[in-house]
Amino acid sequence: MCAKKCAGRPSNRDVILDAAEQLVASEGAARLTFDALGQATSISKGGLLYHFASKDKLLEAMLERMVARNSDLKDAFMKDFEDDPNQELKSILLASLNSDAECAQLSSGLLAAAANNPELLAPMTAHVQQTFQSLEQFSRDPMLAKVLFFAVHGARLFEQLQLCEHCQGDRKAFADKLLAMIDQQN
Amino acid sequence: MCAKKCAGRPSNRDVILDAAEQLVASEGAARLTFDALGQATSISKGGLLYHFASKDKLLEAMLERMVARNSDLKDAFMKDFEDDPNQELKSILLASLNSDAECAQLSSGLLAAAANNPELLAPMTAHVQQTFQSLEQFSRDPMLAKVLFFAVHGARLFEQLQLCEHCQGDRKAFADKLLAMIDQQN
DNA sequence: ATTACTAAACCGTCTAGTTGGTATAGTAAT
DNA sequence: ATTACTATACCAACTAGACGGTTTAGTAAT
Repeated sequence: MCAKKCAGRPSNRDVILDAAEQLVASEGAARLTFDALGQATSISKGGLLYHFASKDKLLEAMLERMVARNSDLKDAFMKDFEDDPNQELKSILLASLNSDAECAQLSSGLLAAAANNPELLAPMTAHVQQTFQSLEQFSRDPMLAKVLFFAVHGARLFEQLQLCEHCQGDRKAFADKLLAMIDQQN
Repeated sequence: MCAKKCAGRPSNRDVILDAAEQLVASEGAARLTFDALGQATSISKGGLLYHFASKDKLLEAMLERMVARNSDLKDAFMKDFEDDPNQELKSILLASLNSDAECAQLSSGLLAAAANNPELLAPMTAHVQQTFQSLEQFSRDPMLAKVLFFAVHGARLFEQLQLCEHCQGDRKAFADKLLAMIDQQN
């Protein structure tokens, strides 16, 4: 609950979550175990379970952080497109496409949760539905918005599953194409 | 290996694969076990292992059937768009979007393989790359084709993960929008 | 005889979760 | 300044059950 304020040593919570994401990306969601996670972080199983009382809690935390990061990124893009009539749509799309190379494993949490306990996705579903309503409201062509939304997430998931390496190089071009399609709508 | 040709009783191979897909969809890839599969199909573990010598073989078969079904569907659509200049693109997209309500769990195999053993996705990656080359070759605007390709697969995966229920109702409208966008390119 | 199984026991390994204990650092009264 | 206490952040060892897979023995249709 407290990363900096409290007494004692600094928390490894985020270190653990990072390692969990990487593990899912490289080995598959089924091999995300406390043992493997312990090896990856050099933290004992007991230590891990101190931070996340159960595996479901860990998955929950992964999803939560993923949504939070996405939300923050969207807000950042909102400022970039301040005077654009398609500010909302563009921000949502670019946030999800997430041009930042640094956090590549955006969908690890999603896939891990889906694999281990699909019920954990409920809050995620709510978040998606909210985004859809937002698209419906702020877009001149909601159906186009939906297509582009799915395109971004399709690309992200395909990358995560390593079904294509369109990654770095084409990413910029892909993003530009999306923005152009938004601006070209008449 | 033989569903109809061989002697003896008809094989339960496809029954097992169907059940496996449904299990993944409803319970998550991590809960696809021989025990659970045996319960779902009323086939003993011995029986299951008679058909699929290992779990990897089972996952392999799931992927294989998925690709084959997709391929067949694409061929069917190719006939529907015989004189269309965008025959290839349209067929690929509609095949993957897969309007058939009957086989809803198209991506179960994908998610199960990704969760349990990502290395099994290698042939799938090859298939995707081949599709990309095909898109590059037969499309006037390859980047648009890519966007629409990812849109279709994004929608499919979101549906599979139950992140949205855009399913039946909007599916037709979604498909129509895709086709319109293809035809509108200048 | 071959194909397609069933039923049940069994094995080694893996896994989530428990227990009980330790170390570090800050708080606060004396 | 020392003592006592609290909270955080762990670790090592263990347990019960699940899982993949094997084996054995038998059945029943073609």
